[in-house]
Order: sequence, then structure tokens, then C-alpha cells
Amino acid sequence: MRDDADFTRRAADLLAWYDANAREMPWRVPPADRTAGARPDPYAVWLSEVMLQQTTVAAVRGYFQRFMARWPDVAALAAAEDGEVMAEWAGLGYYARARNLLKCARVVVAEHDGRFPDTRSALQALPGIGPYTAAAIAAIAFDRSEVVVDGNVERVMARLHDHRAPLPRAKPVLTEMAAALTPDARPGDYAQAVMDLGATICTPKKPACGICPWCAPCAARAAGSAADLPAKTPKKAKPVRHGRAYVARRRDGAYLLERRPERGLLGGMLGWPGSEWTDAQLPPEAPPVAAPWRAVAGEARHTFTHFHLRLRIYVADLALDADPGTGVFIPAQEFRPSDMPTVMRKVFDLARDGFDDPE
DNA sequence: TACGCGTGGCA
DNA sequence: TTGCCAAGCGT
Repeated sequence: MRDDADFTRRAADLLAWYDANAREMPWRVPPADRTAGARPDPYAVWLSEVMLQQTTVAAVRGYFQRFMARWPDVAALAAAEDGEVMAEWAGLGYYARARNLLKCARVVVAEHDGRFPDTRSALQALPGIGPYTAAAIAAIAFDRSEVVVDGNVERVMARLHDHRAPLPRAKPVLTEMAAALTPDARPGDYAQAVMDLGATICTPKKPACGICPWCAPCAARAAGSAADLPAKTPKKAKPVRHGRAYVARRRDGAYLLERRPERGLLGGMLGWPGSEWTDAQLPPEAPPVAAPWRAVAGEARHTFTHFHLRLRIYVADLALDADPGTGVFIPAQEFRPSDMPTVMRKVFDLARDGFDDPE
């Protein structure tokens, strides 16, 4: 049983810390403005929360600004072309998020009159919005007292209670702990306060317990175990896979690219034609078109979530009437390496050295 | 339930 | 250089 006075003070202490230390972010309404009645734009909250899934604030800032400038509301985004959105998302990773982002925008326009639903359960029914994101939007954009549990909250709760069972098994228990602390007042600011605490003080390594607003009640701080929590089940080692990538440039400067299938790795993104990626040293030759391919020195190295990849790279100059096969020629003035996933950009950086007249 | 799914920064 | 880590979701 919780002590109501302690419970109330816990949330109040954190909110007071947040009022003085909230990080400034382009999608956030500062606590002083929020208290004065300002409300965040649900579209901006949703967009930022999806971008922030498993992604650092530093990486998200620029993407968020560009998306908001280009598609300022959900109707604009819903009307965008798939390829334009995928290109704007390129480099941010976890591309299923971008595909679901578009699906979600179109559902909101088609079935919710262009306005985001304001309850956790209705939000969670939308594509790409799971338990965390639904609770976060409901709390931050709609002032609902929902229990918001992300990696920061899990870490803070594990330390506060010195809970040593490993994740992900411990998640239900940590969620209960978070629920017991979530206040009815200022739920959005509270959710953002715990996340700011986890990001700036209760950090994964070397937590700054000396300046933490929850230092006194923290059980892990007392036990000396804070830096070791939360415990996590060990991860599997990443295998190394090998493949070949083919960078063909037509005489007019157009590049031969392929749109990857919607499902799976880098789904829906532009990329260079290539072989399968296999555990073997190198898969058999699989050039996309007949051409005098030249091997480029070195290899592109890239690490995905669950494997390391090494790509041998081949380049060729093609005639103006060359057959694109299953690919598509992108004119030189439309080709931007930044429209492609990072691994494909690495391939291009090496390939351009292999052309006689690298631009 | 466990796995597939990106990337960049850091020690 | 290598491994770990960051505001999870879908299947």
C-alpha cells in the first residue's frame, strides 16, 4: 500500500524539478506555457513521438523540423506521395515507422475527420501507435492521466525500487510501479518529466544521483546498485552477412535504383540493385543488367539491428538506351544520396570513387 | 513470446 | 574496433 502523502510529494518533487529544468524541444510546450493554458498540437506530438521511438532526441530534431515545414498538418501528410515521405525519412531508420506514419495520417483523415482521437485506446488502434505512444499522446496532447512507460521510465522505476529482475520480463512489474506514481494533475508534464529525468540524470551509465530530485527515496541509490539497473537478458551475437551492390550510371548521369519491397528490411526505400545478403563469404554474381562491371576497392560495412553487413561494390557506365530491368533510372538532377537509407549512401560514397569522373 | 527492424554516438 | 545504447511496434 502506498502512502498517499509520500506519493503526492514524489510527483510534486519531480514536477518542480521539471519546471526548472525542462529541456527545450521544437515539439514541446514549455511547462510555464502549459500551466498558463497553452496546448501542444496533437499532430506535432504524434509526429515527434513516432520519430522518438528507439531514437535519440538529437537525431530527431532536424527530421521533425523538416517534416513540420513540409507537411504542417495531418491532412497535408495524408496527401503526400509515399516516395516523398520515405525519402524525407531516409537516414532515421526503422522505416516501418514511416510507412505506418502515412497509413495513420490517412486513417485519421478518412475516419476521424482529420483530428486525432483523444483517448489512449482509440489512439492505440491506429497504425504505428502502440502502448507507449498511445499513452504519451493521450497524456501530453490531451491531458489524460495515462501511465506512460518507455525505456526511461523502466530504468527510473527499476532504480527507485531497486528492482533487479531483468527486462523484458520485469516490464509488467515496472509498469505497476509507474502506475502507482502517476498523478492526476499535469499528466503530460509528468510524463515528460520522467523522460527528461531518465535522459539527463538517471542515465544508463554514470547516473548523476547527487543532483537527482528523487535521490532521497531511491532504493538503488542507497544500495549502490543504480548503475547496474535495470538488468537485461543478454543479447545474441550479430552474425556477419555478405553481399554485392551494383551502382550503374547512365551516360546522361542517371543512376539505376530499385524500390525495395514494402515488407522487411529497408522496406519501401530506394536502394542499389544487389545480390542476396548471405552468411556465405560472397553470394554468386547477380548483376541487374549486362554491363562491363568493375569492382571497387574495399567494401561497405554497416551494422543493422541483428547482423553486420559487408558489401562488395561494382560500378558500370551504361548507354543511353540501356534497359533498366526491374529498376528505374533516376535523373541526375533528381538523385540525392540523402533520399536513401544510410547503408545505401555508404555504398554510393565508395562507388563514386570507382567512376572515371566522380562528381 | 520472441524476433525483425536502423542509425549514430560513445566508452 | 567493437559492443552497448536510445521516447517501441508489428507479427
